[in-house]
Amino acid sequence: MKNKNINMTIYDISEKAGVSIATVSRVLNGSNNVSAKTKEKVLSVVEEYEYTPNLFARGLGINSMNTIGILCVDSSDIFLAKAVYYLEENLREKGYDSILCCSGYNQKNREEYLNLLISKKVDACIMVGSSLVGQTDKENKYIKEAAKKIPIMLLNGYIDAPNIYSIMADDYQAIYQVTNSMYQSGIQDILYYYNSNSYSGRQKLEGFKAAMIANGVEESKQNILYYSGKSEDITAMVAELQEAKKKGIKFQGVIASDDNIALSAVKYARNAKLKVPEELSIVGYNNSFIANCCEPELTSVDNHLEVLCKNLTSTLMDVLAGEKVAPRAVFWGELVKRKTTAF
Amino acid sequence: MKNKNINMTIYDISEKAGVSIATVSRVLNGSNNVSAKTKEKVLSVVEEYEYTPNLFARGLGINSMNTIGILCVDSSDIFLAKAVYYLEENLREKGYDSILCCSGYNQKNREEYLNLLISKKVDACIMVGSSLVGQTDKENKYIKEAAKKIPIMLLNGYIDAPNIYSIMADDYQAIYQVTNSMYQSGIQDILYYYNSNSYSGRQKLEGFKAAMIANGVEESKQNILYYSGKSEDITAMVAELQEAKKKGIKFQGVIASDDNIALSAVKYARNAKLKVPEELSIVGYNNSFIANCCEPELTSVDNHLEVLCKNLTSTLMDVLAGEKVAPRAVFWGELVKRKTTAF
DNA sequence: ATAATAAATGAAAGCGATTACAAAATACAA
DNA sequence: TTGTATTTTGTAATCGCTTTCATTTATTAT
Repeated sequence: MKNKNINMTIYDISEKAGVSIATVSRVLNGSNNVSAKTKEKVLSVVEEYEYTPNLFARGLGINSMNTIGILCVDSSDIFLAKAVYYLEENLREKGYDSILCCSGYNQKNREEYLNLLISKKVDACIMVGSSLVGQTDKENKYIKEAAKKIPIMLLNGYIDAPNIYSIMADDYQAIYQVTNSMYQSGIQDILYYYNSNSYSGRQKLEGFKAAMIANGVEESKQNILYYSGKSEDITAMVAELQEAKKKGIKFQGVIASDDNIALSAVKYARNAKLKVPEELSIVGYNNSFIANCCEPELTSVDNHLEVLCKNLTSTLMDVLAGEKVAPRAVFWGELVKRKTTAF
Repeated sequence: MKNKNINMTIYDISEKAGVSIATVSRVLNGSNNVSAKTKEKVLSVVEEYEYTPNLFARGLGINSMNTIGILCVDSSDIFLAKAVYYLEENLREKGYDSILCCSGYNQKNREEYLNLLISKKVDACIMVGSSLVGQTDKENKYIKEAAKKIPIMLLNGYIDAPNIYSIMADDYQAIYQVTNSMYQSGIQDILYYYNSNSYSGRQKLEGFKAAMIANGVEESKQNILYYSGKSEDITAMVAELQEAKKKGIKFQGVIASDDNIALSAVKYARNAKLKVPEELSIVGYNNSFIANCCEPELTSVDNHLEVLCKNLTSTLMDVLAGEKVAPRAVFWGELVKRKTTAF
């Protein structure tokens, strides 16, 4: 009754089962050199006393927690939370547990938390949120340093160093295609509205620029607006758009770096009494549930997060199994057309 | 260069510092019976070799990970994700790490994951998401069982059993007040639209019923609509409302059990060409960022999640310190008025 | 039946920390 | 100076498991 298992040790089990602790250990770890009879007896005793091995003692022996660390910038971000959710699920399926750490947008915390995870003896670390990956070598040094100890998986980020593996959506390509389609459909005054300088963010921006240039609009004539406030403050985003308009920037199309930004464009249009999509076309990114919520419903890029996460997990398993693995895999996304675009 | 610290043990440090391992251990654990000189010497060696103690060995001795388990129904739910975020932050401040497990809405998983956390040697477990708490004793047995081993903290749930502590918003009170205010303002045909049978969900529903009864509307004449689909599928929620209307249910006010549901009411109004709030008043719950996104902006109940989480953490610290602690604390929320109500 | 081989089991040595207890060093008092 | 009290340090047992190696038992071939 009173937490039998909590104080049970392998010695107790071995005694009850009438075998040595080595045999018990073998049974529990699935060694095949145990006779069926013995195995059964041991298991029944284990069952009866609800015995669970002590993690620490186990770890001391094999030096692994069977646990993957997940370092996430901000788990209250819809997109990232979803990623964490998928990853946890996939890892569990593979028999791994996960520890989540949320660093916030602060370089010092990142380093600290990554080291924390390592000190917790995680077998690998997944970094979720491309803003974890900096632009300079110096910013990324802590990641490379960590990679000397355990494999690092980057979701939507890339660093060229040993033991670091990247699984990413082709954000460049996605925005390039969207921009191109919009332009070709006749909407030539396009505003690219973004709010992140993360790795993905930079990819998207480059995609936009390249597509515009491919259509003959040189960089100096491109409309690009950067929003630096909080990602939930839609009102502030709208204000920025109005400001831009006042300054004389013209646009019949807005391509946004995420759905929140796109939502602000929808609100802007409503305030300005612009018909969507007739007078203003809007494309979001991430295809989050917001896309379905807003009015009219938002056309948005879906980068197949679930697929990315599944792939990341299986790649990680390969890495842990010691197999050779490509350091980088890129997956294409897809434009989900709804009511804010007509092309 | 090559991961000095990874193989360093307390023995190495003791040797380099010219003291015994016991002394090193004392220094690292802040025992005061060490001379300043020795302490300094040891610390400098520790520093130099970037030594970090082995978690497993340490755990074997003290049998604690200094870690709190967080069991969350669904970390991709905006509200819950925010809770997890606050909790992690607060715990970190107190010197604790956290392991997050997302069980999904499945009873078997819950049990499994809770046990997993315990087997990972967490010092306590926080259960986030009131749908983790069932209605029947049988459903909650696994929690009570777990509470025999470690303290269990419930965020927005209540179970009367030893070693289980509840921190909750007064959902009953909040909905009661809102309903009452709406009714008193002259809107007497109120629809309560909800989507969850969780502990909180039941509290809210009761609050609505009680307020209506207090205003002379007996239960059989109350309008209550339950949505059983996915919490992100706004379109389906709208359809339910239209269905209800068709069936002849009249309402000039909608009180929703969360902001998503409320959002669907806003969409419903737009489709039905009803002016908000003139012809239809709408109140949401949670005051999530959605409230600011939708058009018109949503009046919503804010239950001060941040305060709840802060309080939960400090209560937990008290519990872990062995202090007597009230098994239940209830906090009042607040109605944040925006554009979907006029009262 | 016997030798050779394979399978099953057990004894014991770690893994790297904590901590009770003993011993040594230092401080203080008479 | 000597004895006592106090602080500092070290020795060694312990935590509960994994795993190597030696030993015993079962299986197969001759």
